[in-house]
Amino acid sequence: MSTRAEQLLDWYDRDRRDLPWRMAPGEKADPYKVWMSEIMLQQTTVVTVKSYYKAFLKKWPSVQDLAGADLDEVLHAWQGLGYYARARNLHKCAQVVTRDHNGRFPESEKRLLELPGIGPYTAAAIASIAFGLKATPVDGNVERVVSRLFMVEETLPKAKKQLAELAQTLTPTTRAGDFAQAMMDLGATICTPKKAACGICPWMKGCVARLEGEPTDYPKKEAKKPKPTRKAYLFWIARQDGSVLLRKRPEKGLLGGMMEFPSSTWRQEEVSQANALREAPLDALWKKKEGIVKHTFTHFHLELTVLVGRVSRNPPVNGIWVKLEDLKDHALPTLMKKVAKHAITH
DNA sequence: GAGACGTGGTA
DNA sequence: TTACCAAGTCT
Repeated sequence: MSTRAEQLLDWYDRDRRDLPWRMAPGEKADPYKVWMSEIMLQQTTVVTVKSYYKAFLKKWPSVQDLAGADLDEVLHAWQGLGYYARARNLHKCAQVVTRDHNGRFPESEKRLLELPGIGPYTAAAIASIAFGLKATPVDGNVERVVSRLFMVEETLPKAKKQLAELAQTLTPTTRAGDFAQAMMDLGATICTPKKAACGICPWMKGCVARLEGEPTDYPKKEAKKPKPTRKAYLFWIARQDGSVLLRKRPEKGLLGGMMEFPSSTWRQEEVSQANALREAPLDALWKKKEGIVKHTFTHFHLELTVLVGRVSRNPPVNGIWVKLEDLKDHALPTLMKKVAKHAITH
């Protein structure tokens, strides 16, 4: 009779997924690569991360290379991945590791936790995957697998502590890194949120939710609050030479450090065009663009009405003028790409 | 501790 | 179309 850990590791060795950041069996892990992949994978799917991971490793092969880059360059490479604080912290962390740790990531969960952008999950992931230490990273996958395996009735997020403790009891002394990745792979491919593939699960026999309940009913969660909708007018300002006005957002907060087209304040209340125009960066003859741009963030919906303004010369204004074909050279979040597409479509 | 913080895929 | 969901962290 093998332990649960052994059953899962057998499955992992047999069905191991080939991922860009995953080393071959026996191959020594590169902490820089493990760290890079774990930061990118926070709240983000494997499919989305793959191309970004390869691009970052090619552009910045070592932590020193990344530390020497400009933040704008890093944000530009990160554009589209979302949660831009991750990119800002990635850059900061590379500089701390380079300057304060001689270019090497500290080899303990506790000290990894002190680095920017590294929380409990990522510290445990790097400790176990990169350094072979016994640690138990607990992400959404692990919470789901464990909640079903033990049929935990407590709701998330209250159940977090209990689920983490249960996950720890499963973690083997050896191959903790492989075990962690196996748990996450199990959650990503078999023990999925909807329509779990229990028939091919290596843990089907001991799963309490499968024996006594409905696995996909777990983990139990608190009801979510509805998202409010915010609205604003966006100013698409085109100069005679065909360039448009772009400006940088504040370094912190939503889309921090990314570029944007100017807009009125995003408000939950209804805004008139006349009031919005008082926030325009300059005076122009405005023409409302047909239709609206919709975008949803984590905590609110956004609806933008685009006002096209044409200016002739080079008015004094805060921001930079960028030709349409050069927009790709700037760190534009997906929302602003949507806006650009909408604005230039007839 | 609860809310801020992106985006794309899926049902 | 809307809502949910994904390898979380920071304040």
